[in-house]
Amino acid sequence: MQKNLVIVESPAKAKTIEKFLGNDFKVLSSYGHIRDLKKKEFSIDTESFVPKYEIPAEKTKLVNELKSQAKKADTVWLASDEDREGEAISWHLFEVLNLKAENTKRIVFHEITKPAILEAIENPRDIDLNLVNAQQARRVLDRIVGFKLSPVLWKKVKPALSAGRVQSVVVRLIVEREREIQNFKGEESYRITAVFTPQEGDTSTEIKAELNQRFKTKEEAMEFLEVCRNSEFRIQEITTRPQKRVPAAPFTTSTLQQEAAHKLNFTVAQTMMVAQRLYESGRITYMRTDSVNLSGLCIGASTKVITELMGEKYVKSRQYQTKSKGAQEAHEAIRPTYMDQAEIEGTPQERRLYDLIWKRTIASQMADAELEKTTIVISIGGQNAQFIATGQVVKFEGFLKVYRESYEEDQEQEDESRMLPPMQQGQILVRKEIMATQRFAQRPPRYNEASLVHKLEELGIGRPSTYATTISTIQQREYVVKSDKNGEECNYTILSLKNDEIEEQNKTLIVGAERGKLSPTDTGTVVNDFLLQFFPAIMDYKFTAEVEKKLDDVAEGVAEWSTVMKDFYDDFEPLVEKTLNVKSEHKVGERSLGLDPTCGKPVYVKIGRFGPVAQIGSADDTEKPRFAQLRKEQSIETITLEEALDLFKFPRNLGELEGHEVTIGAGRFGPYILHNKKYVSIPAGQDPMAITYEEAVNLLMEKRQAETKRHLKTFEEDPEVEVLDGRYGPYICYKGENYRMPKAQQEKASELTLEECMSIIQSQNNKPAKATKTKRTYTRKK
DNA sequence: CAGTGAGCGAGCTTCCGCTTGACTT
Repeated sequence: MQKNLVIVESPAKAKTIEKFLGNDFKVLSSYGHIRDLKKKEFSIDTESFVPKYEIPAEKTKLVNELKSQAKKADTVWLASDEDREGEAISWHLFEVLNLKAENTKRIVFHEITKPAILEAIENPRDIDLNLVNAQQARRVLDRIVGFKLSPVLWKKVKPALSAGRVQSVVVRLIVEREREIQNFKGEESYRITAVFTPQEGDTSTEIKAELNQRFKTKEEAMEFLEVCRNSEFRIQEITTRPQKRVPAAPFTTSTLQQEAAHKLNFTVAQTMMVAQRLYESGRITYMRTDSVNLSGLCIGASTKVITELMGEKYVKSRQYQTKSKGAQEAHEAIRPTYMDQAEIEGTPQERRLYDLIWKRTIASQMADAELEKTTIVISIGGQNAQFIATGQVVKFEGFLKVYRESYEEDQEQEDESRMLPPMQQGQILVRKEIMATQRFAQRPPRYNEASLVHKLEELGIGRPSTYATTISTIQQREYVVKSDKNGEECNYTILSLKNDEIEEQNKTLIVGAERGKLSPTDTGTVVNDFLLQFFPAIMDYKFTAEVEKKLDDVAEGVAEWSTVMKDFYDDFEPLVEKTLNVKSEHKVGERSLGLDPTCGKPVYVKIGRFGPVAQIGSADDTEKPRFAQLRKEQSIETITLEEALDLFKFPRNLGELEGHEVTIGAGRFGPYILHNKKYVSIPAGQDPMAITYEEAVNLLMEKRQAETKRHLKTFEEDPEVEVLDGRYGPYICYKGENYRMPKAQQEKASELTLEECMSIIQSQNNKPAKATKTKRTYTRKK
């Protein structure tokens, strides 16, 4: 007979807590929610908004175990997190496990330390049903939005699409940023920079300065340089003022994802996988949190470590305030469990992420950095404009000794360590060089994963546990693609005044090159515009924040959750009906391009069953319309009639080779050459319309060569067995199936005998079939 | 993991937020 059963959300937490509580306590985990709305059904009564719950199949075993353990226990302690979702988990457990109020206790703690847990045990309370109802309202609202809106898209745009309170707004952010970029007009200006020396001929000391104004045209810049030719440069003013910099708060999920992206080049999903492993091995606290709070234990330990490593003057204990909207602060900030461990064992990824977390936590408890910023104003003859030189000296590095927060991208970094030589007011400077550089205003940057998470947190959309999955969902639905973009060459002019000559140079620079940036697809854009037109309330960036406000009212007991639902539903549902009944001659997102000059039929582009297509002729015509898929780099927003008509010119016959036709086709992976049942992809840079017979044959021959090189060995006895060299090293191909070979045999793959090959095939055929691929949005690897 | 190359159709698809699991000998 077990005296006490404690149920928490996470198994790693259960393990830790069990150690603190001693033999009278058994600690189990619910692994998150144990019950949810039915997976495939709407599951909500639209009169009463009562939800229909079910225990998902994969949870039944666990629930049965919890049930039997609960039956055996004198007291059941529900210790899920202290937030809306956690409260609901406790309530579902109470209901499903048939617990009795008299021997069930609800406890909460924010940090996993022995004193915190013992204190929690001393102060149990009841389940807060208002908070539970707030969660049910949240769940029901999300289901209503998702399951009512998605079918509208299936009917109006394309099957299997989805919409939701979070994902649709995320796509909107990306679509709108893309439009900003498209509409951006880069205004040019001339930026003036100068290099001075204190004395003639002194080349060792340089003072770099920038003019406090820019010029719109080359003529104005030239005019200014002419003035400088004979001007006197005098130090008009020197000011020195102290500056302080304070360390950043400890990590939350969002800031960890951003910093790991900047400093370690991790994707958001990667960061979460590595953090999960660190958490499970007891190295760090919980990794899905919106709190910047640190336990007293951690602050104490940090102080000790900082004192030992760097000395007392580097210590400054601080507690941080959470700024982010809608934060629920059920956990601590993400920090090392043991601050005295500056390094850990583990994979390189684990060690690097841990290092980042350790440094950020330590820095957050360190002294401010003290800097001294010097500004020198340099006058130019009788001109109004002035040159400004700045220098910065670090007087006391403080927390910067350990950790420096990375800058928001595309923000120009100033040279922080730049020092200015000692100078005096009134001193005359000698000009060494003055340059006018043509600059173009920068277009706004596309989002990457990290900057998107930053924006979502700012808007209070999504939760720490969902940032990574949301990013993956919008890509799976093909609303958004992550891609690299090559920059464009940009020509610019530099005018330079050196000695007494003004020289003009033309230079080129690659601008706008991007890696891993998110941009919308045609589907994303069409769906966004459609939802924005018919459901502007849902698409409003403030929608989630307003919902949160109402949920808070429910949690505080000043509003009834079913009333909140009814108010929402009465506004929302008629819009769904209305939208479904809109009759239109044109499909959503369709764009007409004009008439095909050869047949006189209309040509248009739209989102088809398989994505963006061009179509000649309409469906109600007696003749069936013709379809052609748009190429990857084309968009229904920008494609021209000519480009669309070109798509119908495939397959294009180029001539014969060895008795077989050589044709150019357009497939789902891009344009290809087809010859005697062999396919060769046409490289991205080449125009499939312009490709000549000779070029096509060349590509075919190259592919043949690569093919023969790939075949390491074939056997006359059994032509179905081949040894091939693939992307992951040599492997065996037999009857269309591929078999990997053991490391030792890979070295001499081309010398394998048929018997050896067959035994490899045999040994792998005996192994059980590969696990079926799950449709998980992101999977973790061991 | 291992190199892909239709055709515009029957039935199915879908939300957000908690949390990780794992067929045998």
